[in-house]
Amino acid sequence: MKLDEAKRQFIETWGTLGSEWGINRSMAQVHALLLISPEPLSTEDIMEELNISRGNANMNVRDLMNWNLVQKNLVAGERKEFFSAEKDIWEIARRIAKERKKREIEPVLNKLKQLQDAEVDAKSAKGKEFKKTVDNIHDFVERMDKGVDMALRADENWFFGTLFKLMK
Amino acid sequence: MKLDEAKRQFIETWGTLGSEWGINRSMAQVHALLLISPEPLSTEDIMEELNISRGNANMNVRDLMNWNLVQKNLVAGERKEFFSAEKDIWEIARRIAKERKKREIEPVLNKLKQLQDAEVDAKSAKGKEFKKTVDNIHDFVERMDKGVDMALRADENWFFGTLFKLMK
DNA sequence: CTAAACTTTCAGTAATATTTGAAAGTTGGC
DNA sequence: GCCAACTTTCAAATATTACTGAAAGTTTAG
Repeated sequence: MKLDEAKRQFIETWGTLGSEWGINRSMAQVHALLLISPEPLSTEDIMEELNISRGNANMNVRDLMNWNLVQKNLVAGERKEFFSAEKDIWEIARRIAKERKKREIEPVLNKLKQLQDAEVDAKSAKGKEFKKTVDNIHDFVERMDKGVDMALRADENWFFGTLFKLMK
Repeated sequence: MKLDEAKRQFIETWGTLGSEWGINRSMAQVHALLLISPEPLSTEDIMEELNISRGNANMNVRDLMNWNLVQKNLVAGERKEFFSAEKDIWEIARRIAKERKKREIEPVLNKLKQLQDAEVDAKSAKGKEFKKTVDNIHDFVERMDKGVDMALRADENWFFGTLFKLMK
């Protein structure tokens, strides 16, 4: 297989995976492209490789930087900006987990806490079931949240590192 | 807070979370509604509570059954079908993990394996970086896949149960 | 067998999300 | 200060996804 064809397939695969997980396709594709590029790429390069517009390329690179997955590299003697991706997949996973926790899990956790505390009349069967469900889900989400915290704390990496190796 | 208002907020929260994770909003909302309902609901009930059309309700209930999160309940003396959701949140998580693994992770894993095996010319810097990236990601995704397998195997639940309790 | 009660399908419509491209904004060198 | 090189923004266009409602299909009781 030609490298170009393999690249195309990789970018496509990563894009599909992204969109199945709520990340927009182009963003995942830009990410994929930067992942396999040995040196930083300019907006221009990205536009060409993925056949997307300047605006789109710019926006997605920007988003990736907000996710802390991509950084700006200034190349000596060049006026334009170049971008490169974090390459360590474990680090990538940690950063994504961190962001999604903050953006998505924490708000849900707060909402659930609120619903738990809201004195809802729990005499009826409906009230009881509601309370029980919210309690259980709250408990579960809280544990997941704590679990992610644990996984993110550097000093506990030995633990997850070991667990991770177990999975081979 | 009134129960109805709390319900509304819960359904909305669950719907938002769903859409952030690639599950469509209505499906997550139907699921939320069934989760907090002490007894099975008919299509009619779902339509009313969520203000959605018959077709939509039917389709989403159907999808939830494909995900193995909802089941049909036949009520004696009633002609119509009633639906109820699995209530154990740990079980819900397991079923979702199982499905997503099958539908989303496995195809990616296969594709990565394919790209790894495809003899791509790895002499250039580009070829080397490509190979390295694909190898790393393949390894990572494979471990995650194995990890999910482990978590799903009943006889290893004691392990994850313990881990889970640690997260309190 | 028939009709009512119910479920499923699906073409058309509506809502949402993404992308474009050109104009506006910014920056750095001279 | 001014211009060229570059980046950012955003309204409009396009593409994607979800929803509706009515018609077609199915089931069951009588």
